[in-house]
Amino acid sequence: MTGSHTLGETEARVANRLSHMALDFEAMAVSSNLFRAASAVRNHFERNVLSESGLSWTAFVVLWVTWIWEPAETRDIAAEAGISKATLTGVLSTLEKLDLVVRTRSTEDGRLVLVTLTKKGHDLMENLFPAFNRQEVEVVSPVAPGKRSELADMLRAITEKIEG
Amino acid sequence: MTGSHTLGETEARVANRLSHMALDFEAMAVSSNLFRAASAVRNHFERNVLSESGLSWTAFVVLWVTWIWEPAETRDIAAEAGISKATLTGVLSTLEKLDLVVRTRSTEDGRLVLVTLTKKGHDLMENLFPAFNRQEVEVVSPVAPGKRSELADMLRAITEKIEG
DNA sequence: TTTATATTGTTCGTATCCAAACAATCTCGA
DNA sequence: TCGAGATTGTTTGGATACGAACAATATAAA
Repeated sequence: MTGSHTLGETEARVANRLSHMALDFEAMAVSSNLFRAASAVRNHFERNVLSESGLSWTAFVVLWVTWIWEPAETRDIAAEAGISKATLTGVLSTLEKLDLVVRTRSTEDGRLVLVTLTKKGHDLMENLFPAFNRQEVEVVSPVAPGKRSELADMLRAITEKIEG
Repeated sequence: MTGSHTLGETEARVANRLSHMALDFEAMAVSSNLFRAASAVRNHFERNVLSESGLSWTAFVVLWVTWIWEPAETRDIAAEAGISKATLTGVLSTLEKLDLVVRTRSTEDGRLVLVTLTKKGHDLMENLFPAFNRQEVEVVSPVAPGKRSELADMLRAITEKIEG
């Protein structure tokens, strides 16, 4: 159960308490479940797959994006990972401390910083990512295989609506 | 665009770079878009509806859960909001500082803490929640109305799979 | 009655997270 | 060539986020 009260109890209570308001329960259900699911997935991965390499969810995502596009510019990594550049600076500091990435100021544009994985970073991702992906499969297994693309599309549409 | 590269570019790059691995792209797409959408929704609400009352997304959720069930026990609020009790302690401190809630130690069980909204808290929610819900409607508008319940159900199934 | 075990909320340490401010760099138009 | 405006990454301050450890309280069994 995702909380102490069932969904039915919650909606009944909300309907009763807020009957003087015109509310859209479907929209409410989508956004609350979106947040709950994302939080549960993140915690699950941090507790299981990621815990032995000492990576947080976001550190892993940053490492993954850099792995795919290296050498990667920090402004692009932040955009791909969906975090601010301020946050990325801190997460890269953590990854550097773990000796997983290296930051280099661009020679072509002094404003830009390029990031690459170290050998240790590459070795880690070669082993960690398949395990990560197996957990991804596990986590989405309650969703019918035919519905997973549709789910991803709906989620992407929500993000695009917000970020234009 | 949700990142500097389109989805197609990313998948092509991943397929090329990781062709030696057996990967499930659908599972990958679901979990990455889940996290991106939740993050985008949260940031959108914090920047818009919630910014003038100085509330974070989580502070709002805690206030809302307490509003619905008050007097509410902290262990239930944490469970409903999907955050740890350690985090709830800090968020309640923030809400108390804003004079929106009051914490009381239970007289029946000395381990428990009960939370209620202040008058200021009630007044805030009467005005803020309808505006919040209107933004929820806006944010889910890219998803066809007939599909919203289905989307909420799939997300709920993922959370329940993880949290048992 | 006593002791062991469980539950609760808080504290601590550490990481993430963002907006705002800032310094450095780049670009473009006059 | 120079100055205005834009872009980049970092720093700062404050909030969230969690696991582990801890103290206080409750419960159950001997």
